[in-house]
Amino acid sequence: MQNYSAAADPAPDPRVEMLVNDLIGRVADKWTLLVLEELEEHGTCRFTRLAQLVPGISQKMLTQTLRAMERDGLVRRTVYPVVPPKVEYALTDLGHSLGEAFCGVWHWAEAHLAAVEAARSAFDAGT
Amino acid sequence: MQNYSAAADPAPDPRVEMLVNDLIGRVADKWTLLVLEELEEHGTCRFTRLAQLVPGISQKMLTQTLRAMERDGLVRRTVYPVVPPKVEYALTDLGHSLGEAFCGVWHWAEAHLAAVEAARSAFDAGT
DNA sequence: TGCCAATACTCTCCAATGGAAAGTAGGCAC
DNA sequence: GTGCCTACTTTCCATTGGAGAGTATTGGCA
Repeated sequence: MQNYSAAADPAPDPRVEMLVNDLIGRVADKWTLLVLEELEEHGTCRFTRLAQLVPGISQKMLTQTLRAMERDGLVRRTVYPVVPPKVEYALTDLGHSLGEAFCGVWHWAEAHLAAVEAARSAFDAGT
Repeated sequence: MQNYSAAADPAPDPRVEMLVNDLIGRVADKWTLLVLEELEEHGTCRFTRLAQLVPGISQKMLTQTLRAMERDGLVRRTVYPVVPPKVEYALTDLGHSLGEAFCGVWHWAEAHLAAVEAARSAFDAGT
């Protein structure tokens, strides 16, 4: 386990490490994760549907998050030149692969929900 | 909300889904992830060492992140009543399990770094 | 003719968050 | 006493995020 860190990694390239940290910092965003989840679950979606699907997101953040994800190659944005406007968002292969990588985190959240809540109660009571 | 009837959905309970989303929202934080990584990699650390290890974190955010992680049962905080003060942070079993869950994400970041950068260049050039 | 509905943003205002740096506590060598 | 060490804590200010109104487009309706 943990072969991302490494006893067997004598000369970790600092540039790569920095870039990976940077990428993590951008991808590990609440809204990115939630949008990714909904797109995984529901497939291709339009803007307003996503806004309804992601709990509590504002239009501004949805636009911003989708733009960033598009720029990073995670989602594909398809505009239909009709009136009223129609824009569809879908995960790219890269987006799907990230969704699969995050799969473990969702499972963890489901599995350890009770443990986290217990820890919180204990902490709040103890201090 | 929607009819979650047809799909072979593993978690049709809306309460659980909401709690999981909430938990994801809290755990999917840039600093939490970075601190988790360093703690996984270096094991037990003191405050200032962690501050040096995590690139770009401020003391305030480090304190805040560590407190939140402690509350969620991810790290264990050990205070030695000596002078000058000495406080050690270590991952709990729960923290380790989360680290393993995020392992896939780090692998993804390493593996798809080039793809993301290519997508970014293409996006920036195309617009 | 002129107004409205529908959609995907975009803008504005304001509150909350995050970073930089200085301050705090409290024994101990001097 | 004075300064030092460490782990915070506080203060100030720039940036971010949320709520809600505004914008652009054009077919349909009165």
